[in-house]
Amino acid sequence: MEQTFSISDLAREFDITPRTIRHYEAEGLITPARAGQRRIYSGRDRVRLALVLRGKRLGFSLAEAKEIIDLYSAPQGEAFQLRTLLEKLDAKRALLEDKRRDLDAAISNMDKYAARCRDRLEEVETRREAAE
Amino acid sequence: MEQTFSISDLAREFDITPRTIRHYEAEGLITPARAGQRRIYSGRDRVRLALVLRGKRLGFSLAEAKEIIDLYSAPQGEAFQLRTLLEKLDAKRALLEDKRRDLDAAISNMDKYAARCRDRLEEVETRREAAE
DNA sequence: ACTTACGTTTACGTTAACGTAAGCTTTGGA
DNA sequence: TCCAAAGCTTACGTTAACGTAAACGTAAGT
Repeated sequence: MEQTFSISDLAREFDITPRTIRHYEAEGLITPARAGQRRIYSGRDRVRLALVLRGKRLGFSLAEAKEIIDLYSAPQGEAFQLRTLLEKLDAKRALLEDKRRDLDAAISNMDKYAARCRDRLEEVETRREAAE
Repeated sequence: MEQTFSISDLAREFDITPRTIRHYEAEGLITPARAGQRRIYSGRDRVRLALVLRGKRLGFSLAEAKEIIDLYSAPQGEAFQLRTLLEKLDAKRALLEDKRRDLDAAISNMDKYAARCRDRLEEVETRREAAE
């Protein structure tokens, strides 16, 4: 048997509220099994949740995150399906690379600025020592 | 003289509305000069706007973006100021690196999946050819 | 002088992503 | 058996980030 999780199990693990998880379900991002009324989350549900949260951290809306994540559960029967899936993956990959360009620029930008600050600091320090 | 821009100049360039730019000003992200009532944007204002938009693309809120961007216009007079500035820069840099980890994971994840899809496709193709 | 385009402020509207509360059921312990 | 903890649905509230509209000023071209 595979491991299952309650809604509060996942809420605790990912530091979110049960309400948030239910909201993701209402938006079609996760579809847990049910035992009567209760939601039962599988390992795959848990993975999807993790993907949603990562998508959010990267600035995607829930709708965008869904578009991406759904590709991972797309049918792969025929060659045609596989081809269109690969095309969609390529498009999403391009979006991610755009973000990486932005991110790398932001980081190297900040690094250069920090380097200038360190230079200035050293300069100020040396002046202070010279004045003693 | 340095070049200046009207609000619609910048709106056109960055493909946003004047309303959005005014909103950023209301939130303290940009503070253009005025010619009477009219807003006059300097090159530095334009850079700040670009930084705001990049921050948004990376999933930061306007408040978070402001925190980061404001570091670039922080005073650098005394050694103490420079030290605390460098500490703050380091903290923000850590946030950016977290995002990069997420992003790299997302991309390599997708790449591996796409590779598996290509394998399956090739397999399906070969089967089809064999059936002819 | 007149219109057209752009600018301004003020203020209410909208959407996404949940928060919060009410009212009810279910379930694992003491 | 009883009760607290957890879960459920339904529904209204909230916040961020703008959109939209009204009502007005101004500057440039005809």
